[in-house]
Amino acid sequence: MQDRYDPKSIEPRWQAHWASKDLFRAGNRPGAPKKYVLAMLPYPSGEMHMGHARVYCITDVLARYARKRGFDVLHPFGWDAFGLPAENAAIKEGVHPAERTPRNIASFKKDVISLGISVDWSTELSTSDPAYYRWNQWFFLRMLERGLVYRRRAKVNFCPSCNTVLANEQVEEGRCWRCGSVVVEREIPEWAFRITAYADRLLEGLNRIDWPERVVAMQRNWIGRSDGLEIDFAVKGARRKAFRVFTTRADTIYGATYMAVAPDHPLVMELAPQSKKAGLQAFAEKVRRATKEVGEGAQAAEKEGVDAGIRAKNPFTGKEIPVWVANFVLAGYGTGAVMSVPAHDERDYEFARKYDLPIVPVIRPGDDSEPPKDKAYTDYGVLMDSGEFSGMPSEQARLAIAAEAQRRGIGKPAVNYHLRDWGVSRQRYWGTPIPIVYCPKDDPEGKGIPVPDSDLPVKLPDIDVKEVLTGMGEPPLAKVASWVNTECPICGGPARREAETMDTFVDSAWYWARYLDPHNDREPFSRAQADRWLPIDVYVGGPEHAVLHLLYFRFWTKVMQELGLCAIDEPAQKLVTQGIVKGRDGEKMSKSKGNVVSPREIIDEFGADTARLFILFAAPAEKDMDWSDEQVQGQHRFLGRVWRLIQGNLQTIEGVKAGGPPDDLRRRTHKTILRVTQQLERLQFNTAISSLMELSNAATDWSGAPGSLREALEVLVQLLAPFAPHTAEELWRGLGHTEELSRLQWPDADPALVVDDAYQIAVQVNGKLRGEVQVAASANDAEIRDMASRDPKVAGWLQGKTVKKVVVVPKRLVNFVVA
RNA sequence: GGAGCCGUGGCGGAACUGGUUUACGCGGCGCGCUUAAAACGCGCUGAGGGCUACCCUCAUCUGGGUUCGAAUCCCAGCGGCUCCACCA
Repeated sequence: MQDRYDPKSIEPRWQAHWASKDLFRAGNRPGAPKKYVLAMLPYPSGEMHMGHARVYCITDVLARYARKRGFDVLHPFGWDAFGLPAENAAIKEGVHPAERTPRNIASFKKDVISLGISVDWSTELSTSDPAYYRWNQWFFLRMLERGLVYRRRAKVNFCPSCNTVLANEQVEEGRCWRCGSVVVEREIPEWAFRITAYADRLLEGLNRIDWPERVVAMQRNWIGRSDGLEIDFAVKGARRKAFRVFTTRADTIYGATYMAVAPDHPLVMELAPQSKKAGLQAFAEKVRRATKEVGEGAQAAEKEGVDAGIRAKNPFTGKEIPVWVANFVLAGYGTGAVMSVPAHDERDYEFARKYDLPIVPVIRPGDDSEPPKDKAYTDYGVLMDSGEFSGMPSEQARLAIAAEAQRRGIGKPAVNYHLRDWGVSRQRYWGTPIPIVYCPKDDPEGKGIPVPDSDLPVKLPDIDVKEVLTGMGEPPLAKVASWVNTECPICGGPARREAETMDTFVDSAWYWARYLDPHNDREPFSRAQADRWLPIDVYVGGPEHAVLHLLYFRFWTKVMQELGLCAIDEPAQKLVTQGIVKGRDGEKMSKSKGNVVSPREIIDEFGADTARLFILFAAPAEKDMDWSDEQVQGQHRFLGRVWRLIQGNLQTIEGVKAGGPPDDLRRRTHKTILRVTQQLERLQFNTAISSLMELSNAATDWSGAPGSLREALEVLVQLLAPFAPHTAEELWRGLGHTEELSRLQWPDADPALVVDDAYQIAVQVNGKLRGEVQVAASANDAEIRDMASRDPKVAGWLQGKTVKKVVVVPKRLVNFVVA
């Protein structure tokens, strides 16, 4: 064993050793219970960054620990290889994505290995591989058969200067990210997944999984179910014409004094008087431009509207009310029309004040207090001036009014969701081709003809990058004549391929299932493998995917279950969302701020084990952590201390058997086993490492039996193994063992050594700490009370007082309540 | 505006289910080793005070409450972070 702790000489050697023995292969313990530990699929940029390192440290500790607990562990890896960055780089630099991506993967993979992550590389997959994405196409066709994917006309972002459609992410404050032109809305056809059909199942499933509360809350909000009533407001002077509105507050309907409808509501132009039409058109145009120019995330615009000149009838009061066109009514939500109740809705109130529309209160607070005069009263209460419903509480009135509407045939209960269908068409090259063909003869309406399964995969054509990836014009694939022109699968005549590709979130929706069976060329994965390994036991990744990937992959799983591919309908039992790693300045790491620290630097300077310990020790897994060079050195010092501790005691423990009669160190050792085990089960890595430090400190101070010391050192190394595997392997060898530590079972705590025969317990008088006494574990309450009261310090506080009550908490404290 | 999370030393953070607040690490101070420095080792380190080998008072954002006992539970407020945002 070397004198000095030198990770550079240790780490690559053990990495090579593990690989040569294939120690991390899943499936080599067929009878054992399984554990599927997964880190979110990375996009292969050229270098691993700290956020990645953090995820892999977490999954690796879990994977290494689970193997030691006898589980058959699946800890796979792969690459989210399709996507915008590679294509944009290609547009800029002319390098084909298919050329750059493998280079990036190789470099990233090197980093993962040098961090000592125990991956089963036989699972490795890349989503840009036709052997993978053919199954995206296969899923697309199955979903098409079931009506789960459909073609629709939807509003998309369009840059008039680049003449191309942009993804939402490519619109920055309403402008094109590349040329800065104002983005306009355009309606073009696209393919969409019917995720909304699963809204309720997606909500329900959230109750069955162990996910962070905030992610669950975000998904609930995102799905955004609201229960209400759809009801018709008849139009005056136009028989059988009515505006249908959606409301969650049917109880306020007697206070509906006007209606507000979306500017592009189809009935507006149909029903508006001729004199108003030009003005309405102009207003609609203005709103359309404003919504785009303001962009996402900006403050809501000033509420504006125009009287459409249409009059409707409130179906409950029978009164005539005006119909306004308003910029705050969304065409895409509910029915695109609302009944406005200014007395009980803040938005309606603001609008009514601005345009001097009547405000009629119909709800009063249930506690008989006065409703506010200068703003809307939005809480539930008791109805007033509401005909037969007056006096009813809101909760009850909502239902009664809905029932009445239904009885009269003018309304029905309805549910609305915030969730929209998932538009998947992308005008991009570097993605999965959509397996659809358009034939003018067999498909004159352009609905799309599915490519037969036998023709899958529809492979991406090889291209001349400079010619095709210009970032302008039609979708890149449309320019590849030899590819886009094809035969109709029905008539064999000339046809065109769908030139758009799939959203890359399709790739990540099911990759975790492909890991089970990555080379299967007959099906996405076998049912037997699915039954063996699913669901994912622990899934680790960033919370930024809370309502993107983490929603899509739940949806996909439900579809896979319906297709009979797997038994489960929730992909991940437990989710861990790790916090971000901030730079030295406490700001989020970013290239533009120049505060990025690369794991590479740390590995080069201090070794992978130091990097791992630092990342896991600095903060609990779910919390953000600050980068600290001093703390990194602290972990390096700790490993150095352990090294010297063992190195310096080799002679003392030479030939000595671990164990011996119980003593303080042995008890400490076995309690540490118990503690670290619990902490690992609860994913408390930071405190687990503290416990190791405590054991190391105790062993350093030890001057008793060498057998106890040997045991302490061996256990310390065994417990260190999941966290700092290279150092632990080397030390294990140093202690005279020949088998790999990675194969060794987790140590068991001796139950006899984790219980103390005496405890130090706190003595309180009226809840204040006044002393401490040592009591035998066997002592009963009366004995404890007795000893405590005889303690001289405590006795002083009890002097002359009457003890009214004594609380004894076993092993912890005794509290005298005196007066 | 809505939803969620959080507030403990100089700093990162411990504290199991309400039971001795500040484990562990960092930083700081002192000492040792050294010609010297680095590295390493040892000791001290919440604040204030006293009769200073000992003891007291006060401290978990602020203010209330429940309790024998609150960092932990409840109410109100202040501050910070994240996500969604005209959702009818």
